[in-house]
Amino acid sequence: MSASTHLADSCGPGDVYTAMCPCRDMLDLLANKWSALAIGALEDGPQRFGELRRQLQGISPKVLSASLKRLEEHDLVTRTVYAEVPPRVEYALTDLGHSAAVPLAALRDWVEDNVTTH
Amino acid sequence: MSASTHLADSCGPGDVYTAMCPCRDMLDLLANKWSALAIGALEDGPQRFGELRRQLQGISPKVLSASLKRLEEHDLVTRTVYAEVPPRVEYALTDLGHSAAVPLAALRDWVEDNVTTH
DNA sequence: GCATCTGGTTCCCTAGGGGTACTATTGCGC
DNA sequence: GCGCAATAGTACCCCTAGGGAACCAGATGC
Repeated sequence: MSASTHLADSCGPGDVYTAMCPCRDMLDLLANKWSALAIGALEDGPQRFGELRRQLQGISPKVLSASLKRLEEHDLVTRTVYAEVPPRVEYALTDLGHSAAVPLAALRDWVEDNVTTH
Repeated sequence: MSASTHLADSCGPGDVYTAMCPCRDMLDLLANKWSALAIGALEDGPQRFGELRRQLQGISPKVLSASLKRLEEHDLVTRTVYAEVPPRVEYALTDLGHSAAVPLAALRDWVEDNVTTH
């Protein structure tokens, strides 16, 4: 159990339009191409690093690694290392991540519906 | 079916997970902190540059200008210049912008609900 | 003549994105 | 025993996007 729930006393009722509100950080994290894609890819279940890399076409390993690390720091995904050879690392959504996946899926769906067949 | 064969062949019916699909650009545009905030600010009606700048706390005029320009290029907002003094420029959502505002509002709401900790 | 109000642009600097090469580990084929 | 393949990254580089501050134009009020 990680106890990380004492951060937002500074801005009161959570307003993304307030610069210093910590929810700005969360918006900046989620309102991001790779985050939106990675969280969507993990909706179907845990995925390994290489699987994510193949699924998120065009992402470089460095950027994928950094993105996952940031998502992990915000308790949206978990990283599980299995002591095997070759190494196996699984990334999975937390409950928070699963709930964030809902609006992100809506956003991806909107994009796919409104860009096709121009 | 008709004329978009070479485009549709590469990514099918719009798939954000395909690197070369044009919807990647749209996702990159919308999955962005300032775009999400700007479109949300325009949901209530047209806004002037200065009004947006005050509402989107912390944005610099340069970045706001660039963001609005990019939204305009993708037909999400319109820019109307009134020949007055002092100058008045109004930004408003297009129909496409209004429909994109729905999933973005869901995302902002999720962030505000899940970071507040109150 | 000078400040004011508005909607930007220009310059500069930094942080992060992005690409490529490279590493560690160890089982497997040869 | 030797080297290669597979996995999950990291180290190093370049380059753009983001952010801050200063500045500009054009009319109007003082």
